Amino acid sequence: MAKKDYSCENCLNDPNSIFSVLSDEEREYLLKYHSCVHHRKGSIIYSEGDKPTGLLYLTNGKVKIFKEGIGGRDQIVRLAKPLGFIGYRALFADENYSASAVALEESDICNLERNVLFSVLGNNSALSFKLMQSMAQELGLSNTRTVSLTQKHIRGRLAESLFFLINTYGFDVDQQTIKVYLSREDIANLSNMTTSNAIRTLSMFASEGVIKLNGRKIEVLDLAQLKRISEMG
Amino acid sequence: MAKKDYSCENCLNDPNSIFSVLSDEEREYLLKYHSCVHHRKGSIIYSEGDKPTGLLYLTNGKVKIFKEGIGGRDQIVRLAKPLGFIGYRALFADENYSASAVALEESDICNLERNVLFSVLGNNSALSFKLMQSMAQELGLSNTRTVSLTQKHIRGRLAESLFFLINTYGFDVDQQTIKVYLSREDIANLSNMTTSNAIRTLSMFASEGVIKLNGRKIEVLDLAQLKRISEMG
DNA sequence: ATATTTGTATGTTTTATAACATAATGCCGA
DNA sequence: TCGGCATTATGTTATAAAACATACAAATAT
Repeated sequence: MAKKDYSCENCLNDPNSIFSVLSDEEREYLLKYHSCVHHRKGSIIYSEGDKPTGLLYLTNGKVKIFKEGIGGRDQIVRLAKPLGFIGYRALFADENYSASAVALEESDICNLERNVLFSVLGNNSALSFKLMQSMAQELGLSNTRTVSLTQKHIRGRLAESLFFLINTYGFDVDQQTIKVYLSREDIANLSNMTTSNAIRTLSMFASEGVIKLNGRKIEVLDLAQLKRISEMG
Repeated sequence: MAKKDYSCENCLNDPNSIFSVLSDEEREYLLKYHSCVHHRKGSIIYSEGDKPTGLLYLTNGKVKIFKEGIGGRDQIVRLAKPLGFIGYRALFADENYSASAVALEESDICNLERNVLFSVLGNNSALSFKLMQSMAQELGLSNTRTVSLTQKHIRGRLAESLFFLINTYGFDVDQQTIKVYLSREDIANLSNMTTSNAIRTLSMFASEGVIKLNGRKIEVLDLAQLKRISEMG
């Protein structure tokens, strides 16, 4: 699955990343003890129960993080995009992974070694604070999602999931094609419904003119109406 | 609702609390800028949308944190017990409160001022790390809960909620009476079901000999069976 | 080129649970 | 102590969504 390790030079240098709060020395130190792996589409990055060895940093590609539920029914809890972390929750909680991560497309992932990272965190409270902040935001999303997934009806849940995809990955240049290509099953696992119902409800949205389907490609034709469906429950 | 402010001397001194990692100076500093409030049963501590002014620390009592859902149907996202924090998520995410907090019984709550706390956090990376750790654990719980609440059937959800209460508040000296007295509505709001169904399903458990009901008092007679029900879905 | 698997699509049946209706009970203030 | 209101209780009905069944298309392997 994963190609051989390699060390990339630039992964911590992006000015938009959380690592901008590092001193040059700290960045050097982290870089020295990191390794990168390429994952192809469908490749398992880690599985529920595995022990984290470091902080994973997605530099390229898309990744789904999901928990296995009753009767093997998965629930996608998060979708990662480049310059985002993966597997940080388990690392900081000092637990084994409580979810699995799989590449949705070709992805590059850097591993920052646990002890090295922790020693930097011990000296750099700004980095700790930044991480805490993003975890707090994530927790907010998770709680909101719990309420939506349990209380909204199927159309509302699907509409909300489409917004989730838009917010995470955005649109193509045409400003209406959602920039991620998920299987109907993944869409179902994101929206807490069966694959059948995801397919059926997507078809309904299409026949209502809210979206246009073309294989896995989803074009949003009426964003305002989609919002209305999402909010109606 | 809330009685007049007062300053307590001991709230940061407990050796079991997260504040054990503070230096004496830091503790002094935090104490100087804190105030405590007494809340009586049912009193609102904060509401969804309010702006946090500091970190709230529950020294005495029990508090429910809940989000308002579709059609005013609440979902309890967390239950706090003494020496636990309240409202930290919004504070650290730099957002307004995304949930409301209400005292379930007479409670004492200390408010550590935002700026004072943040300046301590800036110097004490151990405290940042501890907070990050508890937030990571909380996020894990939240994700697990999402899957249970969406995928388990009504009996499984209720059984899991009873375990949640046991894990949070424990048993009385008799080792079987759950040490918290919630209304049927609160139990329903914890378990993602209607009040009717909470009542009905509790009755079923009682008639099966798994629990014994006496008003709001719940005695667990067969913990193993309750676990089985929770895990069966 | 053909077989096999995987994903997509849609119709039908079944079931869990919400919604509704109506009592009974307990609690609090007048 | 009484009346009123909230909580608890339980039976009935309605309905949303899962489960099931089947078909077809597309991708992949043989």
